[in-house]
Amino acid sequence: MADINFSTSSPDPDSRPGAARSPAPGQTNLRWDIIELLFFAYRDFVGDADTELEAFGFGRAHHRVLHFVHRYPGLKVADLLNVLRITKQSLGRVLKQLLDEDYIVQRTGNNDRRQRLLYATAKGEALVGKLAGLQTDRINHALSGIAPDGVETVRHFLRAMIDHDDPDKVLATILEAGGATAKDKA
Amino acid sequence: MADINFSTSSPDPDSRPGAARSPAPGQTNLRWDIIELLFFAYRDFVGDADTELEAFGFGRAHHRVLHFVHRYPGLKVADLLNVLRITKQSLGRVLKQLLDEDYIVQRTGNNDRRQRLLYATAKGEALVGKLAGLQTDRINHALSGIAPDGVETVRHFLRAMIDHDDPDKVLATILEAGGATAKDKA
DNA sequence: AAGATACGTCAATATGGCTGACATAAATTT
DNA sequence: AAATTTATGTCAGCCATATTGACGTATCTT
Repeated sequence: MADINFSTSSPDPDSRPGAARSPAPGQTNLRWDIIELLFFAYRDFVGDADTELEAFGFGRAHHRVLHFVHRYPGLKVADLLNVLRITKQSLGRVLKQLLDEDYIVQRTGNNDRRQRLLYATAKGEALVGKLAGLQTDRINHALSGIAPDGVETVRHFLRAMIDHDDPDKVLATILEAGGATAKDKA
Repeated sequence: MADINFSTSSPDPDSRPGAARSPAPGQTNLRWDIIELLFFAYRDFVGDADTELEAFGFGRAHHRVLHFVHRYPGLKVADLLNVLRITKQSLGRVLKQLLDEDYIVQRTGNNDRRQRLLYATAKGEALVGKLAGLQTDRINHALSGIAPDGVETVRHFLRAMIDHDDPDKVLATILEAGGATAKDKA
């Protein structure tokens, strides 16, 4: 391996490994900029909620569960597992806490009594609403100065970033169906 | 199969806490749709790399380190800590692996010999390029059908989602400076 | 009655984060 | 020259969140 001898301020291009791009086969133009922007944007986006959650003794996992239960009232445990892509065991602990502390309630399904349908309580709604408020502030800030059709472009982009081919994804299917959510339809 | 059968069991509206929205104080319109799209988009976006990384025995943390070292050759450890917002100890473990397995090399700074400047090796470049290729494919797919100025809108949105107020963020500053990266400038 | 499904739980383990404390070398300040 | 600060590394231990595998129970389906 070549030694990379150059000063801090003026790197020697010859021995700088970064000088020669090694793109994936068939790739010439990699989207470094957008890859990086996505990282930073998401980091700061979830950072808003993370900070707030600490005061409640909750983590990001709790937020995700509460969010989707709020958005899709009556969600089954199995649905939640599909959406969050975690295991039953991981979900179990988080969900138990949310149930114990009255952020979420379970109701036995009427059609299928094996099911435990999940609903956010008023307490849960308040928390998830507060968190969504923080994130909405950031989104609104980011969208200010973007025309309405530009906002639609952003939505289109984000929607197209999501896997469509995966039949497991219950919620993605709903999202694609015109952007209406279960809650919107209700 | 799994279904979002929120209406299947026809929950009792009276006992359904989700019936009443409880938006954060002062907020009327929360951006539920974009919040959710960001979650799914990012989940699938990083999923591409995560799958590939498993074959190398690496995790997401390794990818992030390798990515930024590749993008900003000669990055200091302290810079990396700021960017990734993790502690020295957490970074240490991951970085050590990448050094031991020759994905990254360290060089003592010429100006300040305390510094360990980081560079990706050819091996590291190859891996990070491969991962970026996967993510670029997804991004290109998502951007297909979006006009050039629409792509600029997406970039603008993502950039505006990032915290600007934080002076610690070495790289964010660079990103804001017209979108040129350290690597682009070199 | 038999089998599949939805859910819960136990046990063990890995990863990636954290804090606090301490060590060393090198730069900077006094 | 001595003292202090800075950049980095490391040790020890803790926590949150994820994993797989196995098993139990209630309930629906065939």
